[in-house]
Amino acid sequence: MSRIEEIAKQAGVSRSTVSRVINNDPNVNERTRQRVLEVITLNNYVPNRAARKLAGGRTGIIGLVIPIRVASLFVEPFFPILVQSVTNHCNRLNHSVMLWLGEPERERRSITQILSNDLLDGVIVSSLQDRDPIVAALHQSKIPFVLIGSYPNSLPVSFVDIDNEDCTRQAVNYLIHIGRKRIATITGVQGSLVSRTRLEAYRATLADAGIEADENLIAEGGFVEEGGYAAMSKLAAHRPDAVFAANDAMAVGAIRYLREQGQRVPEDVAVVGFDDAPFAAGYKPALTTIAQPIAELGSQAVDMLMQLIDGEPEKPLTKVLPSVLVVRESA
Amino acid sequence: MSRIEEIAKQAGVSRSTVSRVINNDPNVNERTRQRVLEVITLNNYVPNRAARKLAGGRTGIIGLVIPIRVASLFVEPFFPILVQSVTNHCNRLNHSVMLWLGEPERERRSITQILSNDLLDGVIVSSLQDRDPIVAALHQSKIPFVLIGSYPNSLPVSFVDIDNEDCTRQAVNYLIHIGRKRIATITGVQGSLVSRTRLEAYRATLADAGIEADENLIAEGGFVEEGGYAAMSKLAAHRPDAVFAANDAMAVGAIRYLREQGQRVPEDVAVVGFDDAPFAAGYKPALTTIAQPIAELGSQAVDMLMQLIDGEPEKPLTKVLPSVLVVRESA
DNA sequence: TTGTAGGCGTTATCAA
DNA sequence: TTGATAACGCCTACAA
Repeated sequence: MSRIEEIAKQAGVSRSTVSRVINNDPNVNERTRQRVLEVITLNNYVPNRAARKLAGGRTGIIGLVIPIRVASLFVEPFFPILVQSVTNHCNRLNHSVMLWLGEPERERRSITQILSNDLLDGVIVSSLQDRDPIVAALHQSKIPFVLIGSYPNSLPVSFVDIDNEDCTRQAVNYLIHIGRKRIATITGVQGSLVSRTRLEAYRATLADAGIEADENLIAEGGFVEEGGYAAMSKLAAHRPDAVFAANDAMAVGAIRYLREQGQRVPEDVAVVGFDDAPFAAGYKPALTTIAQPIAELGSQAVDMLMQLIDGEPEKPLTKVLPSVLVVRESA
Repeated sequence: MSRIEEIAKQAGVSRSTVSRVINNDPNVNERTRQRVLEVITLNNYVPNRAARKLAGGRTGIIGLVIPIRVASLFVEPFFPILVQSVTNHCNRLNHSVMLWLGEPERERRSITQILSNDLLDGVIVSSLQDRDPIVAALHQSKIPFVLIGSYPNSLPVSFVDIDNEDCTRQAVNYLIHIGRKRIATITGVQGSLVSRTRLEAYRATLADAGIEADENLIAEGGFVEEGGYAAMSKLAAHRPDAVFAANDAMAVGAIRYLREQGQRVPEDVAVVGFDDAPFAAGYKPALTTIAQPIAELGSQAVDMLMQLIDGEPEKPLTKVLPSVLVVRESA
């Protein structure tokens, strides 16, 4: 509403002092501080973020970028939880969140421009494709940022991630453990590290167990329900007795196909998903799934970003959440 | 990356000219413009939004505020579609969208502060509660804003809305038309205009049809599935043969309850919802529902906001979308 | 502990 | 058609 000078005048001090009070500078007489504070609340004064940023300060705003199709954003339960977690954690730290949703293709450039445009103190980016230009742009700009999910590049970037390999191993080992021999997998989208990681872990786990790989038992589902359905229809010809789907949406699609074909789940074909998504709850106990600590991913990302913002560590930070995750067996 | 002065220097002109080019000022020699443009793209220059805003210009960013519980945001299909529509339309107009999600209680204040904080050219707000402080704050600040959904206050605000009354009348008349006599309703949340409007239209329609009102046939469901279930359990005692639920989530909850009680839908109890939500598709043909032109709501809101932004009409703009909506009968 | 003054990157006003 | 120059609101040395 009003400018800093008005506050200064009313409090009988200079701009600088008001600024110091606002920014919690310790070098202010306690009395003066109280007086200024009063005037501030009295006038309902809020410093102008644009000016503050321009003058080298912080806006107290961080960006959360989720560059995926908006439609899927609201379908995959991963994102709502993440958004919620990041938002809450930021608020707790007196920061605000700007959420950027972008259609993959079109928006990439403009988002990038804005991000590097000094309005934000920092940025959290989730769900990247390989070699996403956003990362390059962010890296080039001076804005602190952290990725959720690691990035398949040599660029030194900060990130938090879950232990995808370990999680996948748990899933596949579970299937092996219950005696399945022909374990298929439905993968996510091409060009995403998370998909590759899970696929490779699937292969490795089978290999470790001395089970021979069969490329016919691998199909891509693109992380969506229909994809899971379609993938299952292809896999079916090769008679798997188990399927590891890289997320619950595809697992549900696979189950739908299997049931339509008169197969029993899990008796004939056991299905393990990934996410422990609420929308898949109705498919239990047929569906077994892996839970991720999504909320913790979010808060960890925020913490890491804050570190980057106030101290600029020359080395990027990374953190892989230990997999406290377990295969949740059906009740 | 670089500052406007560098561009100016490289192009052999002054800051002012560069600024004019950036802002499409017609008073620039065509040759000069080309030259400047070249240098700009060459340097990958993007004007600093904070500075621009500070100097009285525009950031090209508009805020989309949806002050509801994040969880419900992703459950109700209304919001994803709205977000998508607003985003797309803004992009088409070379603007960017910042999405603000806020927990109802806690966030109200801080959001308000930031909104009136000069970073945004304008704001679109959806899903307000009655007497939401956001509206007052927005109104007090000088920032242009438009509401999606009308506001139950005497404050002169701009808004776009669907014709809730007409939609509701269609729904209830449909139930009357198919011969139902004891038509119940499940309402949304207290303190929201949309809930009241639909409830009143329900009453009015019954009255117009000469059907006596029965307060026992009215129950609140809070716009959520569980609420619809609970509401239906209360209504059941009063033997309705039809239910108009103020949204599909509650309609689905109601159907779930009815089925658990061994009732047939729609034979024993006909159910009409509101939204034509994808997630409710599985309940058709039992469920009949009303479709809203949500996407159009979004683009209309954007258009209206743009009008407010460049010309400041002294009178607020309002627009009620004609109800092209129809009760979609089950296939 | 407080005040002064310069500058952050743009736009807008006014001359030229 | 173009170029100085003063804001815009704040932060941060530097001085006092």
